Amino acid sequence: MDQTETAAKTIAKTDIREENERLILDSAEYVFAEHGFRGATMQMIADQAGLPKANLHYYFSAKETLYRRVVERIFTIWLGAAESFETSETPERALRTYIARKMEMSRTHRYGSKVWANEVMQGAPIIQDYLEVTLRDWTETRIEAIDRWIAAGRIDPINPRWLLYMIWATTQHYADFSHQIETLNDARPLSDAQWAEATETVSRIILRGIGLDPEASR
Amino acid sequence: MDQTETAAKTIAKTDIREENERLILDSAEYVFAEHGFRGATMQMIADQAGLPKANLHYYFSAKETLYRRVVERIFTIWLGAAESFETSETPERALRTYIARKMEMSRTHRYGSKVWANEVMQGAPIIQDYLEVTLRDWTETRIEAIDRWIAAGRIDPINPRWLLYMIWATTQHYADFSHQIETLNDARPLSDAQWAEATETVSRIILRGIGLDPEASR
DNA sequence: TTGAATCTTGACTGATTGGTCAGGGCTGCT
DNA sequence: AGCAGCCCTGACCAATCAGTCAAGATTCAA
Repeated sequence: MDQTETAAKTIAKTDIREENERLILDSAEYVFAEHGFRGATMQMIADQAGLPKANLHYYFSAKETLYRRVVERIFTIWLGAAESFETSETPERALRTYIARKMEMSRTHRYGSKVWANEVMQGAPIIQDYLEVTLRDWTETRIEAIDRWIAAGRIDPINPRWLLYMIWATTQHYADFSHQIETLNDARPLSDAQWAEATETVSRIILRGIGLDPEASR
Repeated sequence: MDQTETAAKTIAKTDIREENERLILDSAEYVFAEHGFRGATMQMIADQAGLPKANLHYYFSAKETLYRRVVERIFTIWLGAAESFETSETPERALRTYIARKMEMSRTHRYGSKVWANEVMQGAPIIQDYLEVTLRDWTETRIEAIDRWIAAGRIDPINPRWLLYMIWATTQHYADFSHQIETLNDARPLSDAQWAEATETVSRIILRGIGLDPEASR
């Protein structure tokens, strides 16, 4: 605790690097999302960050390095949020919480979601190993949890895989297709009330859809 | 009817153009889907089509012209398939048919779906007018139809907009994220049986989710 | 067969862009 | 003040790529 000042100084020194890297990563995430990997230029990212292009190359040796860091960061955040899917909860609460968090993430991490979608659509050239190991493990664990609910007769017997895909698809749609959604909403972003209503509707349809009572967990 | 021969001849003449344009459009759809607009090069598309690059420019003046034609073609096919959403049918049959067709399209038009997703994710720079007019009209009509079902007490009172987005998201996910789905399926494409099961599961969850009996419409 | 229209293509060009580099600046410690 | 380590950046280069062009090949009607 009394290291605070020293720590502050030390951090302040290295903070230039830390802070600039974050600034560049944020800018890159935005530009990659809006233009794709090849459509994004280092110049665009530099402009977005308010730095000269050569400075980007001081922190990130190559465009692909920068891109990889962006995608890895997104994946980490995404998995973190997914931890909420706790097997100890009731199915109602577990699913409701998971859907709500993913909807929230679609709202707050729109650009990250788009970069991820882009990467996967193009065959995951950069993060294939994450799909094969981390995502697969996560998925298998959740499938087992859902299968236990089915075995216990708590939800309808459906293949958990298609249920998970449905949740991913629906929630991420609000980030990836935000432009289309806003166009169909008189060119305006969804309001707080609309986000709440959409989240509630998605939860309700899915809960009822697998034989749960949506009212029991509101 | 007796113009057949003459017509065949006439067509055969112009068929070189017709056929090459289709070949190029197909190749372009594939390459644009796998690499995005900027990531795709005219050379890649030419190689895919088995033609020299200069020949592409004989049929399509610019890369953007070619891209626009690809996106327009996809949109047309997509709307065509969507016609099945007939207001005269029962909600069960209308939704079941619509979901089944969209799932089928995700299987047969994977690349087209990806190009569309890419275009919308990047803010629809090319086909914004289609979103504002054609897609909006289509959506409004379907929302009215669903609202009538609600008013008649045939389905639960939910906002039809979120229901439509859910159907779009879920079905298109199988095309756009096919790589992820195949990775999680031991690196193999979904089998006929898996496609059928996924389609049935999606339909069932959505139908039950809005208060319909899935068994009534199988 | 002829000739006009359509189709084909290798070679070229100008513009864009990722990445380099050398030299200059800043910060904080002694 | 002096210096060492990090940070910054304008100018440049090589590679890539969309698009052009002029000359040749093919097709088909008369």
